Amino acid sequence: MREAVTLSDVAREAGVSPSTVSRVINGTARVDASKRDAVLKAIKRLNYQPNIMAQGLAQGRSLTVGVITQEISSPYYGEMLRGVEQALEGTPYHPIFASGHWRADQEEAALKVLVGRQVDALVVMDSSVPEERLLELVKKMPVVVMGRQIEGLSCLSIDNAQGAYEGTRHLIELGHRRIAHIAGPHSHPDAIERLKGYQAALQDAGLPFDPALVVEGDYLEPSGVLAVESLLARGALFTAIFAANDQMAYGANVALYRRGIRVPHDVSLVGFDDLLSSSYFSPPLTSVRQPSQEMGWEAARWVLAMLEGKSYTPRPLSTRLIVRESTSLLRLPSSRLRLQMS
Amino acid sequence: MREAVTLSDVAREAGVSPSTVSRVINGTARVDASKRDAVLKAIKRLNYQPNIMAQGLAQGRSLTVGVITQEISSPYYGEMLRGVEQALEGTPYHPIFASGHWRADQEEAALKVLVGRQVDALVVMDSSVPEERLLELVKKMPVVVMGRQIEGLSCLSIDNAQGAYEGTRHLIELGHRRIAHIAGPHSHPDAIERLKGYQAALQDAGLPFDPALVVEGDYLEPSGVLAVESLLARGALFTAIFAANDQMAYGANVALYRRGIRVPHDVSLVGFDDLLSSSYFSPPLTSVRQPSQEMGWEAARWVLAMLEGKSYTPRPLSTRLIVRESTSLLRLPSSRLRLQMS
DNA sequence: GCTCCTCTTGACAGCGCTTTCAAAATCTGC
DNA sequence: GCAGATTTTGAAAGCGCTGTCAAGAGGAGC
Repeated sequence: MREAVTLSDVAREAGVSPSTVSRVINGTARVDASKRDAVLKAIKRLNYQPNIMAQGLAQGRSLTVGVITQEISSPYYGEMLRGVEQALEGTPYHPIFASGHWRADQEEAALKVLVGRQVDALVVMDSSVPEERLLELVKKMPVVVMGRQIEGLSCLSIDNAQGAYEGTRHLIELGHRRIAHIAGPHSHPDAIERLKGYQAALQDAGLPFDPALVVEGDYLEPSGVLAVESLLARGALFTAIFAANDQMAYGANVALYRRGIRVPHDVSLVGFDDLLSSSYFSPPLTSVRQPSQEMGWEAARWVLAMLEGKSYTPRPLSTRLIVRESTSLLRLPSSRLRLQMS
Repeated sequence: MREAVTLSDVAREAGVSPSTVSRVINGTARVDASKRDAVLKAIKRLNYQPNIMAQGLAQGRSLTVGVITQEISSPYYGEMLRGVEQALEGTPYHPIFASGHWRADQEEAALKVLVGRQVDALVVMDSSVPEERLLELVKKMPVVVMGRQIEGLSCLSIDNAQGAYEGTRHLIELGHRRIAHIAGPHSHPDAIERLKGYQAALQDAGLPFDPALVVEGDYLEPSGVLAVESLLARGALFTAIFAANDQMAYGANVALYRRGIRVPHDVSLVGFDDLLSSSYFSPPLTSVRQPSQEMGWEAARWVLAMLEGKSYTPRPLSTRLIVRESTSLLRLPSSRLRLQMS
């Protein structure tokens, strides 16, 4: 089916040796102008494209950067991958993705696939892969880890606690006293950090931390719905919700909508991540922006630098509260959800 | 950095020849049980993993399926890619993605990258790549094209016109007479089909087609905002909007929200695609469902079958109108948008 | 005109794996 | 126990490319 034209074909066509063709392609050495021209013409004429696998074998590298995400279809990873893609554009490298689906065993499998495919470097996003495994990998190739901090590894992450702190404080400043939190899975470090930030904000404002106002979700929309339903079912009183990510905030919003609870009139809602679509939400969602695309970009640049043996200092990545229309001043008294003075 | 263990290492360790090792790995021929055991043990002991690039070179295949999307970070493609990923799971093949960003030149570049990387097969999603180019590619490898129908190619697509027809008819049945349409880019076949379906529904209902109610967008949220703004700016009268995809519907929704126009109270809104997030929209979006993930799955299965020389008949893929809460019976008279009797 | 240098070029040996091909080993049947 | 058929095995030739090495072609200097 494939009758590829090879480097030798080009050599024959141009009347030179294969080595010469290789040289003009890679610019590895001077080549007489006339021969160079002949080669270039032959390449064009035959529509020659180097076989990357052969190049890779010969040079011991695949020109591929492996990227482990948790879920390729998630908008959050989508943005990061876009960043990676952009950073690699114009370089000879190309990304190759594999998903861990938030499960340690699947992450390990994904890792195996990528390593088996001879990736030259690795970007690992939000993994729950054991540290030792990563430390072992880093001996073999450049690795950048996102979403957690590990001693001895190149890590790229935002300050999740700080972001959560700001999101929560924003609600407090609007007068809210009973703020519910929809947390991420406790198995993930970033979820823990966000919970901590939420608690810290409460504490700094002299507000009590009420465990009954915290529900654990799994970062997906349906869990946001469930979280609100369970809060409501057990009669929890709250005038605001801080969700550990936008997707759960979306779910929360719809659950509130179904109960006739209006956002932000009755309940204010803050998310985390600031997905592209959050500004098109109705009401547009107030959210803690995480520069996802930029993070993907930085991670990719970083591994590229490592591949070239250069050093690289990633730009500091910080969260920023984006205030939109899903939050408003506490209205007193709310007809449905009475404010419990603390 | 990488000191890989090779097949010959295994052979030496097991006391057999490289050929034998290859045979037990690929099961290409009978091997004496005792030697097989020795080899397997050696593989385990050395933690050997075959070098895919070398395998590929030797066998003339890369075990890679190239996938051209338009935008990897888009939720729509995300779902399709998830389908592709799932279909390839458990097979030796792995997907590799490249994005065309809805631009013919970038699509061509993406195609070049994938072909250069020796993909064994290609899934091309919603491309505007010229037919001839695709017909040329199909001579070299299995290709499945999604989102358009081309004679002589394996195409997988839903009936866009039919879907659009149903979405529009739903609005008509709710009493709407002046229905605006936010179209997709006219360069893309599916966008054209959707426009046609919209027109057909109007016609069948005896409603006039008013070009002033059609605005072209680019399938992204901001263009939905712009579309509504431009409709409003030129004083167009409408009580419903049919958007050619959900993302533009999101944009339309926010633009309406800003003007104080309520969905569905003042204007009903229908999207197309039924993204995962659309059911969490507020109001939950009525949309023409396109089984994106399943489409990705079918496409991948199809190319796999072709790679194995088998024939494959993809399951019929059809759209289905999902009625949610962004559409409602026409209310007369609307305070802001008076109904123009036709 | 000859030697010595520098620059350009082609031959050739891999990269790690598969796959013929033929030799070695084993098994038949008489 | 031996010829012949049948397995099982290893040697060796690639797959398409890179990179070393040494030979060939020019130039410079005397």
